[in-house]
Parts: sequence; C-alpha cells; structure tokens
Amino acid sequence: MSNSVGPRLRLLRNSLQARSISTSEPFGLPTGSLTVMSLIAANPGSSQVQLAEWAGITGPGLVGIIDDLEQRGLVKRERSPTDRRKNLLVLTDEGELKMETLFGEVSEIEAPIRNELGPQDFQRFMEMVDRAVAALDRQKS
Amino acid sequence: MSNSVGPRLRLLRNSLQARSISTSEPFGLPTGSLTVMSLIAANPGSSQVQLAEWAGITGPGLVGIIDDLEQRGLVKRERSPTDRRKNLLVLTDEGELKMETLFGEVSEIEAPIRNELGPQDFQRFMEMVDRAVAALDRQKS
DNA sequence: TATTGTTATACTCTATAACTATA
DNA sequence: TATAGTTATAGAGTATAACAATA
Repeated sequence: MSNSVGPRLRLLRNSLQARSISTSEPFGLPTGSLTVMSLIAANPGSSQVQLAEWAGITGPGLVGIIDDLEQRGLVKRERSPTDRRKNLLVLTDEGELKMETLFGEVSEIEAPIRNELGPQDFQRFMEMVDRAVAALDRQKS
Repeated sequence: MSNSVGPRLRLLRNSLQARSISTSEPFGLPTGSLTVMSLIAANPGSSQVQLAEWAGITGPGLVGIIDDLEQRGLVKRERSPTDRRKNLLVLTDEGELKMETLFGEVSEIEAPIRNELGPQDFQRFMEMVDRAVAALDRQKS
C-alpha cells in the first residue's frame, strides 16, 4: 500500500486484537496485563512507576491493571517498609501459573504469524520491532 | 522481554502515536485518514464499504473519517449514477496536495526507524508486517 | 518541595445494533 | 430481502490534572 509503517501496524494490531489479544484478552484481563505480569515475574518487588515506565503504560493505566490482577489473586501489593509511599509488587503462586497459561494462549494466537515467517524471521521480526522502539525512544530524549 | 509480538507492538504504536502519528495526526485528522486518502488516490471512485474493507476500518469508523476529510475539502462524495446507494469517493486537487504533504510528515516521523534498520531492513520489516497481517486474515476465513 | 499511588475526567479508536434509502 | 451509508451507543486504551500520603 503506502510506504509507512503506521497503517500496517494498525492492521496488524487490529487483527491480533480481533483474535482477542494484544497481551491477555482471552481471560478478560485488560490489555497489558500479561506484559505487566511478566515484568513483575522478572523483577519481583518493583514499584508501580517502574512497571509503568517499562511497560509503556501511564500511571493511572497501570493502577487499573494492578487492581484487576489483584482482585483475581494473581498479584499482591505490599507496602514498602523503607518507603511507605511505594508498593512492592509480587506475583502470587496462582499468578505464576496463570502467566504460563496466558503465554500459551498468546503463542497459539500468534502461531499463524510464526508459521508464515518461519522461526528465524519471526525472531528477527521481533528484534526489529524492539530496535524500532529503542530508536524512537532515543530520539525522544 | 517476552516472546510474543503483542506487547512489542503496543510499545511501537504508542511511540509512534506519541510522536503524533499513526497515519496523519499532525494536521488534526483522525487516525486512518492518510491510509484512506492513499486508497482513494489509488482507486478513484471506490465505495465506502470497499475502502473500509481495505483499510481495516469499520463502516461507521469510515463515515467519521470521510466526514472530516470532506469538511476540509480534501475528498468528495459523489452519488453513483448506476446504484444510488453508493458513494463514489474521489480526492480533490487540494486532497492530492495534502496527501503528499502528509506522506512527508509521516516519513519524517518514521525516520528514526528507517535510520536504525537501514533502508533494506526497513523495507523487509514492512513486508513482514504485511505477511503477518495476511497470515492472520487467511486464518480468519 | 518532590514523589508514589490514586481518583476523576476526557478524548480517541473500535465495535455493534438499528435506521434510511435504495436495489 | 439484501446492501450502502448513516446514526446512536458503548466499550476499550491512552492521556492529563488534581489529590492524599509520604518523603
């Protein structure tokens, strides 16, 4: 079609989300939930501002996601003993299990893409997206 | 981070849109406007259902975009003489000019990505997105 | 005074259902 | 009856401003 990535990106994201995903829709969780869960798993005890920064979500946006996850018993908010303004976030055991399930679901939804590109180009594709994001972020600062 | 494209895609789209783009934000036009304009340019006299299909936009969504473009004198709706239910859409001369300007703006906004990947990989990247979309669409039907 | 998390709010994008006018 | 365009409506996602608690 045209020579820019914007329109393509919308088509791809629409298709994925129509398949009920960007991250974790299949279980009725808000978009970004799985991203946040995996960040917590990799960095237990993170604060919400840290997570928001990493996930590319605004503060208020993250509050809603954490509310949802906590209500389902997948994540726990613990007040930091050293700085009582902060929440230290951790996954519950149930959260760890659910996260694995969600990754499976997402992987299945994205299977057509993986099959189309092949495992090697699929990996390259994701690396390219990461590099594109990094390049834009570098520009911003 | 994780092994799926969904979260990455959100980061990339957010970054682009923060730079005031998905397609044509810089002039206050709704998202998808430039996509629609380029489709009309390539297929003058298209109907709205055709355009919605091609652009991955819903019928009602397209109405708003066309309303906006028509109000600015960039696009004209003409009643089809053979089937008076249909609108035949065409770009005005001013629309053609504006489209070129918008392409320039978008290209500038996406320049960091092009520079990061290099022209060849940038092209490959866009092809991969297209293939991914096609693969998902194939699955759907 | 600055920061963390929160609430309130608004705007955009997307989706669905129902209406009209044509066929 | 089916289709093209439209209107009305609702639901996500994202963003900003303002507030309370803490530093």
